[in-house]
Amino acid sequence: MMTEQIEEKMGRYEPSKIESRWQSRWEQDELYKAVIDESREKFYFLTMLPYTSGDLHIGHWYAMAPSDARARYLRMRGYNVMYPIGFDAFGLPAENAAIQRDIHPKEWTYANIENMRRQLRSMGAMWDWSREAISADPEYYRWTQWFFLRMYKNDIAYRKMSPVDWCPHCNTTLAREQVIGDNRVCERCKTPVIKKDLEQWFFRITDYAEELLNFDFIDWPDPVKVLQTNWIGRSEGARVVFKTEGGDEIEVFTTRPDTLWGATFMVLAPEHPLVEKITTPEQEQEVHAYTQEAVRQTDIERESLDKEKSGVFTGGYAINPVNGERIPIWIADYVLMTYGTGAIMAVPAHDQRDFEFARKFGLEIRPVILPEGFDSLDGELMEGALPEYGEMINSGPLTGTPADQAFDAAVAYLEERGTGRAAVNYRLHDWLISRQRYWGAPIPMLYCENCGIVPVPEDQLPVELPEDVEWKPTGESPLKFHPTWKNTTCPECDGPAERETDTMDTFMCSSWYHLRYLSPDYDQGPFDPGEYDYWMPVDTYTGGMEHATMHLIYTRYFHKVMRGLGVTEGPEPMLQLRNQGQILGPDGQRMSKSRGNVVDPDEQVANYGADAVRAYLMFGYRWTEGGPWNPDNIQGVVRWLNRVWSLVMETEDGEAGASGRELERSLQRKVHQTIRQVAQDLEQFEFNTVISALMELTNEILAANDKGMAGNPVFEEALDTLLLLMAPSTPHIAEELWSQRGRQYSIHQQGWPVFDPDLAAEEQITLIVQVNGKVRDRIEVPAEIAEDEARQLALGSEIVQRFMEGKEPRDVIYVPGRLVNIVV
RNA sequence: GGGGCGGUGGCGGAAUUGGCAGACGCUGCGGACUUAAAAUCCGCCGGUGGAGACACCGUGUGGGUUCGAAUCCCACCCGCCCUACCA
Repeated sequence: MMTEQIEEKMGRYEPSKIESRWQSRWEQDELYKAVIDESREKFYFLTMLPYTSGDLHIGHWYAMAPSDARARYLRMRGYNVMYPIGFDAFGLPAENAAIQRDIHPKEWTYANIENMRRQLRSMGAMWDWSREAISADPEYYRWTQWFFLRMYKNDIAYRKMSPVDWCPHCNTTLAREQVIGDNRVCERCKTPVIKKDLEQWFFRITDYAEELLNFDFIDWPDPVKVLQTNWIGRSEGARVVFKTEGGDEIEVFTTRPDTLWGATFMVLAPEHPLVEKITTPEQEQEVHAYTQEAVRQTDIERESLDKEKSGVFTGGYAINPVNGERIPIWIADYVLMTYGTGAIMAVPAHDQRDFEFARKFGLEIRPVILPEGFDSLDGELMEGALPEYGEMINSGPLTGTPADQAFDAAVAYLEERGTGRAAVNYRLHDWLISRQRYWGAPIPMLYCENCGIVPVPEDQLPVELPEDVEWKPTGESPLKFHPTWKNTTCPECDGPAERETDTMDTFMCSSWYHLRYLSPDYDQGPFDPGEYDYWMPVDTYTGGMEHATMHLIYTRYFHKVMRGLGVTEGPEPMLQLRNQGQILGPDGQRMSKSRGNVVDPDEQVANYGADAVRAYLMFGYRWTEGGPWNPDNIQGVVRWLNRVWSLVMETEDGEAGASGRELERSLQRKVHQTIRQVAQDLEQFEFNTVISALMELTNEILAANDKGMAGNPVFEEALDTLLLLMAPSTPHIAEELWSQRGRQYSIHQQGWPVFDPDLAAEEQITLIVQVNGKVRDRIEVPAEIAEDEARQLALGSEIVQRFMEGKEPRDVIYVPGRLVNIVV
């Protein structure tokens, strides 16, 4: 080490030489190991764990490196920071990749992990690797299964037959959010999705819909809150029961109970269970054909966005409960089985979709609401629906009810008669967690001929995945075809039983990884309660916005469920969330292997060093926005780091440098202004200005060096401070230069430089002088100048006099420390 | 149709949140060093007019509030990303 350092003393900045050396040293010294310390304030800094898809691209770095800088800053600020890392290792891509390459998913996944660890280490982040957790480890998914059992025993997990979206290519069910686009294709392989009925496991997430809409306890970005709110999709209205002539009940949900008297027909979704029963023999053929067509349409491709309404009369009739009218029942694909009850009352006068449908099929359009500005309405003449509220008309006993009372009056009317009630409907569905796949945590349930559905006893967990399995796609869960695995004995009756062969949605695994980090080796429970009490909740969580409606809802839900079961505590798992934007390829397109525009961090590190890559990712973008990778712009930070390097290495200290009050004050001022700014910007996730402030300070120190200040204590302190301020962002070069300056190891165990507002204060300021709001002059004045004096100086300015054109000032606005505006 | 994000020099972006628009960089141009190049260093770099001092214009467009607007309000235009008949 010594000789190496001497060699480098005169050498150039070569990141590859110093970075790996310091990384090993830090690891060897367990510098970043987070240990409970009651005497210090804790900070749990979490960044979304990577999925084990092969290797990291620069986007991972973009999420993680600035987060690391902030975590390091907080640590220097005195917080006991935990910054853990792990891997989301189960899931479909692993299995698909394994199928393509004929390699076992486990082997593939763990090889990827090995590679990703190496890549992550090259970043020089302060991860506490001793807390690493991998969701595919039996010791991890043992507890995923344990959580499932808790949910099952508390009636939160339940099984039901359910039409699910099914990808014929991937041979699996898809969550609603994995079906994308107008033509309803699989998010992964773009194959059109079809419907299939299967017995599936669900979690009752809708029970928590209301609580999930409450964001009072968390500091999360508004767009995420909006996305979650829309995803949950709460709407208030009423459920109303219509009876068919055959006596069957058809329940509908409506947000407009006040329009009930205008319901002139009903529409069922083609898949509605009553369709068959209602349909008359004469209509059977037509209805059947339409139903087939509707299924085929979701199957193949949906027509244009504004496609014409289509539908078929079933031949059946229902009775409108408010006025006893007999109204026809139709089926149409604009009514969705997946929303509300799968049936609607159609009020064509006040709903545009119903209007279009009625016009096309010649059904009655009867206005029952008179919005403001209308004297009367004639259904025959209307050109479109009128969705506004208004005075109720043609509505029996409620006719004349004003707009603001219509909703409540209608609900009260329904409730009095027992034909309906106020109701809240959510777009959110219960969470379907069954996956007909191999590479996931097995659902720990058994099916016994005698005892029925039986949970695996907790002491038999984990239900381990067998490795000798044929994981190729067959259309069913591969575990079904394992010769022995699924056969077991029932823990209740000792008779033969079969294991559940579906595995869990990986979002289940990632809903609690932040808890496993607390104590990845703990075997008495999912986590060590002592660790939980100290570290939880997560103080800052960083990651991509794309998880707003999936992971980020699931993990909140999971926490709330477990709180209900006494496992976790507090209202929310993650207090502060911040989302970074996306790094695009150099061509401005989303990075993808097929486009060939993926930026490989290994290559960038090899070319420029980890510090330069980190600094560039911080400097080049607004963190929340992201943008295209620019191979030229990174040169700017490379040059900066080189300047810092030579500044430290080529400046001899110990000599008496140039001194002088002005020189010293001016450098000190910049130093303290930079301390303030870097701290503030790191706190606020404004990473680009962190680096620009550091560059400015470097420029200032360089200028001071040119003036011969090296050796002056103020200069030396400035250099030390620069390194300390750089330490969070560019940890390797900061450590190396710190050590070259003979300072005490490690820079990452130093405190954050103390900011002194007096030293940061300007003594001279430039007072802007405006005439009628336009800048006309600038006057150098002492910072603490009195208002009167400032006004005098401004009015006395020759230039100002000229622009005042001899007029008397009507008003003079004075902003201390800023400007004087003379209004004439 | 609904929702989100954004629009500032040739480019990435700053602007103490209503107070000098363009910090810090990249690119480009000019110069120094070099036999030459790279690297490095110095200078210039929003537009128009002017030899110049300087003046005028300028933050997507139009209006408004204000002593003062990139920033606040209203209307509109454009781009990107979600979402999609949500009863």
